[in-house]
Amino acid sequence: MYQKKISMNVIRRLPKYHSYLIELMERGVVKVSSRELSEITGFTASQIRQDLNNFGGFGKQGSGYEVELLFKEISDILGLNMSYKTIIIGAGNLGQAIANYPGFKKYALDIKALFDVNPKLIGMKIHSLDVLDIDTISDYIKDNNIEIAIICTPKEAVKKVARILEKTNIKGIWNFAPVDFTVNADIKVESVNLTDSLFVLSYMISQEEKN
Amino acid sequence: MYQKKISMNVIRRLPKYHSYLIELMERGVVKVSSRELSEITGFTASQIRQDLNNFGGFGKQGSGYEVELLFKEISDILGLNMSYKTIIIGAGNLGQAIANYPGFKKYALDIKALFDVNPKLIGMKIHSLDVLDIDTISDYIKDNNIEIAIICTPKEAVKKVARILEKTNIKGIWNFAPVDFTVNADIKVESVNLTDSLFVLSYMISQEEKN
DNA sequence: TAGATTGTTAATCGATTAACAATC
DNA sequence: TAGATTGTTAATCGATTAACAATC
Repeated sequence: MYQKKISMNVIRRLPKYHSYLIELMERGVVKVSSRELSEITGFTASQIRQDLNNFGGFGKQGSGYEVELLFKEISDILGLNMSYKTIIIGAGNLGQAIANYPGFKKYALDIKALFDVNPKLIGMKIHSLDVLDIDTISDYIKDNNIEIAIICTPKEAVKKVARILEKTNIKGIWNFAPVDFTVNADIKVESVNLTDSLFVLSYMISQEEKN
Repeated sequence: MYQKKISMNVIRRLPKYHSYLIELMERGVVKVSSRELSEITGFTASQIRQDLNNFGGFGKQGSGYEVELLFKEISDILGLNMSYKTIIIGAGNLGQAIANYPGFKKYALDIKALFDVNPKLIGMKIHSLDVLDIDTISDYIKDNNIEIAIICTPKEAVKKVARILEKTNIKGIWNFAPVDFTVNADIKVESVNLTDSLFVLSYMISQEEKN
């Protein structure tokens, strides 16, 4: 079946709906209209209806959307019912922070181990997770059917890591290093570039000061 | 003077230009055309010229852009010549990782202290930075002319923190907690929502699997 | 000067918003 | 049934791309 191409703008709003629907459920709200969702999310009611109708008609004319149903549908669309076997590459401060981040376990991520080049870190445990030698990573991925790799290395190491990951059957890379890279198209890459984000904040502040 | 409103899409591409220009400088490249920049960045040459001309005519017809000059202009636009006195709120794993993150010192961020509620953390040092009691934060911000606050607390604490920050003269908030909030408009907010980002990766992977 | 490439206007494309028929 | 709100088509708006005159 032909699936209409859905834009990244739409996809990036889905987690927002997910989050606000949790809030509504916690408040015991059972039904919600696109107009009410608009007030909560800041998106227009029209946009919300358009977004949701990319995936199906989840509402009922006259009464709106059933909160719990809509939440489940969006969770499904986002694949949050799945669990992906995951490794973290780079066991420094950031890698450790991601390993311990609350909530990831609940959604999608099943973190199995960390990898590093530093002999001082290799062999350590980070909250019950082993830090393993980066040189063993290819075999580890194959033997343990790892599906997601999280890159928390310095940027100098990224190209080498990308080269290694490309040869595995990994499905996705979550990249925290402030550098772009390419891998073959069937590996999905999502980057969180802290430096870029900081620069945008810096821009906004310095603009404000010019007034 | 009236400054034409520049869209966030343009702003979020500026750090990419910044980063690729560093790469060119490291390779000793002196001049670059929009066509060459297009090959490197993946943006179209037309878009690159449009983007840059929002801020001024930095190129020369016939020969292109002088790499070092363009780099300096973009650094200026992003406010990277400034240094902002900064605190980190929340001294857990993520707060500590941000405090130690390489490269922030070089650009814009002058981190002065961390704050936490946890008595076990208060009084500690994180890489020569004091962890202070969250209850002293308003006075600290005022006394030290703090300009940026980085939120690394659990999401439950965010609304309270936002309420406090709103009453200060802070200029910007860099928010790492996975929750949205509003403050008055002259405080700029940039959020890095790790959960949202993970969900997008999860979406992309689960879509791929449906083929 | 001829060739190249910018700066900028015009055309196209895509995303958002508005409108309204369908229907609960 | 009357009122409300969705699902969806049409209109608008904004962003990207194309085209080309200006100019180095």
